[in-house]
Amino acid sequence: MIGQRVTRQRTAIGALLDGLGDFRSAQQIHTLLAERGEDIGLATVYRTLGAMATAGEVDSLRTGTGESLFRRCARPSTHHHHLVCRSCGRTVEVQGPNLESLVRSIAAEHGFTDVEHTLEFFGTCQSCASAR
Amino acid sequence: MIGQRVTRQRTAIGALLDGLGDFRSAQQIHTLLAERGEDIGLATVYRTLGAMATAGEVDSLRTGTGESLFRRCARPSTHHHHLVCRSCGRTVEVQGPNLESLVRSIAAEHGFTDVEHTLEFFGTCQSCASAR
DNA sequence: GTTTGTGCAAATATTTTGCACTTGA
DNA sequence: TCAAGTGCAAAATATTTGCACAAAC
Repeated sequence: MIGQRVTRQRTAIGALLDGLGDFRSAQQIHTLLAERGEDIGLATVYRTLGAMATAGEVDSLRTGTGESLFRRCARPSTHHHHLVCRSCGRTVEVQGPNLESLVRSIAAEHGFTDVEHTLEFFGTCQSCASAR
Repeated sequence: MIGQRVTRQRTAIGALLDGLGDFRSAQQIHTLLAERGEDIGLATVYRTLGAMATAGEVDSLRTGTGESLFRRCARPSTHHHHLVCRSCGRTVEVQGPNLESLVRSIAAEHGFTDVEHTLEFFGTCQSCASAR
């Protein structure tokens, strides 16, 4: 769990995330909470999501426009990437040992240290493809 | 070329980019131009870089913090990724056949089609690491 | 002279932060 | 009690846009 105190706000954010499968922005989450009657400051939503992401409790990714999206992740605190369906938003968590080692060797090859990487996939999932 | 008119501003931005090998933000480019005595509005820098990126004249990528970086691209229209030094901006173009095939197989494995991917690396290069 | 480009300042959009107040343990 | 958490409003960041003016062709 994030922080040490159980508050109404954190409980509500956690519960909302549990009911959502897909990625949502902090702003959307704030709005959804308001619709449920949970009056929580936007700053608190940002702070909580940020802390959860740091703790590996939620996945976060950035859209092409620089907005952060969050969702409850299936495998907490494991480094992984996402394959997101462009049309329905369905998300598959991708995690390859080959991938990570390849990525690490590419960095090492060029003498870089403290290397972080961002990798996201956007495509069309099977059901959306056949629906066409 | 971008647009139809050759202006002092566009010429200066193009010339600056030719002299830079690495990724720079619009803000940095604006500052560098000012240092060269080129007084160009920040909005113009953004407009010009945006148009150049759309036209494929420059590469652009986003940092983890949502900032856009630009540079004159070495190999226009070749698929590749970037390993960028966080502190000096030095950039290595990364292009691995292993990488691409691995990426393709991951997508196929989950039944996704039309898959695009974004992959960028940010780290500290050798000279910046030793300078510390 | 007409159309495109530019500068400036204001607007957007997203996220972060300072600080006084509230609350959980 | 009292440190941790919250709300609000302001600040910070990065980028875009409206509009009058300037410049290219």
